[in-house]
Amino acid sequence: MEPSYSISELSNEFGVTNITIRYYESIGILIPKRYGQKRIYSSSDRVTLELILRGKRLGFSLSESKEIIDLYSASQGEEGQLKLLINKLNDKRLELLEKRKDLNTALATMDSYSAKCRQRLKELESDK
Amino acid sequence: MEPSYSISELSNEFGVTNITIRYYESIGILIPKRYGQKRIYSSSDRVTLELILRGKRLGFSLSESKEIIDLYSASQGEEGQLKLLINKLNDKRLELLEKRKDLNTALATMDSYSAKCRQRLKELESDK
DNA sequence: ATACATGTTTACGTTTACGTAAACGATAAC
DNA sequence: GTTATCGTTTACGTAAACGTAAACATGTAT
Repeated sequence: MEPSYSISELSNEFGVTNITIRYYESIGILIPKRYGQKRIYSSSDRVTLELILRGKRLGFSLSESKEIIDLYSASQGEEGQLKLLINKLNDKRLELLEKRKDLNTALATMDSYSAKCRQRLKELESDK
Repeated sequence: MEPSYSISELSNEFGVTNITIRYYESIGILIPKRYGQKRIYSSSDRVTLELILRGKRLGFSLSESKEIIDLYSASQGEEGQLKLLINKLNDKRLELLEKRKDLNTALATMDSYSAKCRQRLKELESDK
């Protein structure tokens, strides 16, 4: 039996609001089943939400995340489609590597600045 | 002699519009000197712009970047301030490390998915 | 049976991060 | 000397990503 989740279970678990989750549905990126009028989320929906939120943290827009998610869910193509898919995935991979470069630069900047601060603090201490 | 830049020199170099740069001024994050009414950007202003744009690529809002930039430009404090600063920098550093984790997760997901696609492609080839 | 928690839709509002358009100033080129 | 070129301010517009409020449905608890 596949587990399923209500909207509030998901919103609580991931620290977002129900409104946010419904918004994702309204833009066609996270579309759950229904039981009557209530939304029922599968574990695959849960993974999708994880991808969306991770994407946000990494500075991807919702439409960019949608693009990637659509790629993931389009695995069962024939040869031509598969090749295209692999290429697109590779592009996205390169984007991520660029981001990691940026991130490492930012970390290095921060570390060196922080070191400068600690140095200055030491000087102040020894001046006492 | 310190180099200086016009607004268009910077916007061209970094691939943004003059409007964007003026907007950063309007929110108090990138404030150049003036020659008459024209904006003159120093190399320190240039660095600030770099920080802002890198921050954007990493998913920081302008106000978050402003926070960090304000930290950087507040190095000349006395002991208490310095300690506070070092702590804040450390917080930001942890945020960046979290992001790097996210990034590595995303990369791993992508790689394994891409491998699955290549595998499937191979199977199709050999079925011919 | 009714209160309450949880869900729904619909319409409108809000913040962030800019873009557009108009009207104008200053300097350089012909 | 006027015509580009580059800049300026001011007011208004816009897309993305939600939030707010109202009015209503539905299942559970007492």
